[in-house]
Amino acid sequence: MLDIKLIRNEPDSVREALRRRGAHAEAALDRLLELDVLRRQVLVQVEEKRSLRNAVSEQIAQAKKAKQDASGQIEAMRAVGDEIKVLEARLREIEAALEEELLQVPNLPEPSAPAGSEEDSMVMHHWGTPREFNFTPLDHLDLGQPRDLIDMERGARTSGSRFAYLKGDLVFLQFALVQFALEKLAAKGFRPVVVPVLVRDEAMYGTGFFPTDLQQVYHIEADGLNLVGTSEVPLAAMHMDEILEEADLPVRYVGYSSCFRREAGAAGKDTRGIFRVHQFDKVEMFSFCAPDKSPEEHDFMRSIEEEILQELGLPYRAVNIAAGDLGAPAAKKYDLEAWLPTQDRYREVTSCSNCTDYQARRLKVRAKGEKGGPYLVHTLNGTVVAIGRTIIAIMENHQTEEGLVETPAALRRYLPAGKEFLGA
RNA sequence: GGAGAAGUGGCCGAGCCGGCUGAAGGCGCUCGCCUGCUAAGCGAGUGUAGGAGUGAAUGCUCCUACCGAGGGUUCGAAUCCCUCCUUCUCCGCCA
Repeated sequence: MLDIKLIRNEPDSVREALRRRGAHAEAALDRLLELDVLRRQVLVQVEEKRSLRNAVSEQIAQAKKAKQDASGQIEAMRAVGDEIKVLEARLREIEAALEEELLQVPNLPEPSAPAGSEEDSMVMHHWGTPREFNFTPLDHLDLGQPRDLIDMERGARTSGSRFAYLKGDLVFLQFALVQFALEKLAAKGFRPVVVPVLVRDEAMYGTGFFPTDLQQVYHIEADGLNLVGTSEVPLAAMHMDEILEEADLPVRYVGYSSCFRREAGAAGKDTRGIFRVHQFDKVEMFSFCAPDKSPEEHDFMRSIEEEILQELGLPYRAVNIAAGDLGAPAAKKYDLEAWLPTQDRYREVTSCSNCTDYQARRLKVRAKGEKGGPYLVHTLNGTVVAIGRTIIAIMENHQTEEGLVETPAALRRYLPAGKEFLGA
């Protein structure tokens, strides 16, 4: 959520920033400014009447104490009370409308995020060289199915399309990746957390997924809960309504959870295998940091993501995502895309966003200390390991002519008996 | 799932037969005094949000709201009523 004061004081720069996302900001901003003026007008009226009532009520109390008649004043205040009620109802309507509009405005992109839409995203750099195969490489499904490591048919029978059973060595690979990631992140100061995956609406609104991505979320009507699409949500909401100690910043967490996404609107896209499924597991990092430190924290997180892909031996490229392709809460986002030989292109495996104070304002996460305060912190999130996609990249890049998968050296200490080949 | 109890400021803890209680008291914290050092002692201060006014300005003045959240009753609610959330105890159930 943006600061209404910023919109009030600098409507033109806000408008311009939103245009860089390609957002049709005009109508919404004009309406916001209108509602803001209206709100303050009505607020002043309400407060004046409340002030009057408070003063006279005080007199009534004195009169009663002195055993004098106050029925005239009581009568008058009864009328004032009715007026207040009318004005308060009006104020509530205006504030609700203002809130509703405000919730829909996305974050302002950082100047260093390229303007425009997806095709305007900028490739920053590459690492590694795509492997030359002296045989025709198989994709993850053709590698996994013959050895019963991935079972889409039964996944579909049990749960529908885009669900899978992961079996055998791939299960060991999954937990090796998790343990590898958690140890690395813990060593860098991120506190490991297993999060709730069902959260209230407040957490969804607070992190900015609602109302924008309502249709992407599995909603449990009976209990008013939502299945999270990423542990970013419960990690961010963990400090909702709190004032953190400035000295403790940055507060860093690494979460592990299953993630659930309806993938509405993705019909026909990436339908093969486990690249895009309704349920996957992910290790995610999250940071609450001082407002002036978030760009450097963002780079730090990206460097961790790069380190991991390098240790896994996966060629990738780093992309600075264009403003128009940012999620609503993000001001800037880096994606790392790993090379997939069978698709002959780079595909997203991690994503790292600086949400500046957008989520913090909604969640009311603040800090105080020598710099004063309470002031809003900045929040950042990044994928450490998206298990499914990382498994795909490992399988495809490290496959052998025999249809096995050679494990990255960095993972062997986490695999049974230091397993060198999966599927054997 | 059933039956009870409770949620007050950074923390503890009064108030809860409605009226200078934004909130006693204590602890903590900040500043000052005192003191070989420390401790003790003395004095002052110490919430958040929104708004109006004012100033060149860190600001200042005033108003409003907030005693888990949201409604209601009343001239007036931390105090009464309703709904929800959370915590604790007992029973049941279970991993």
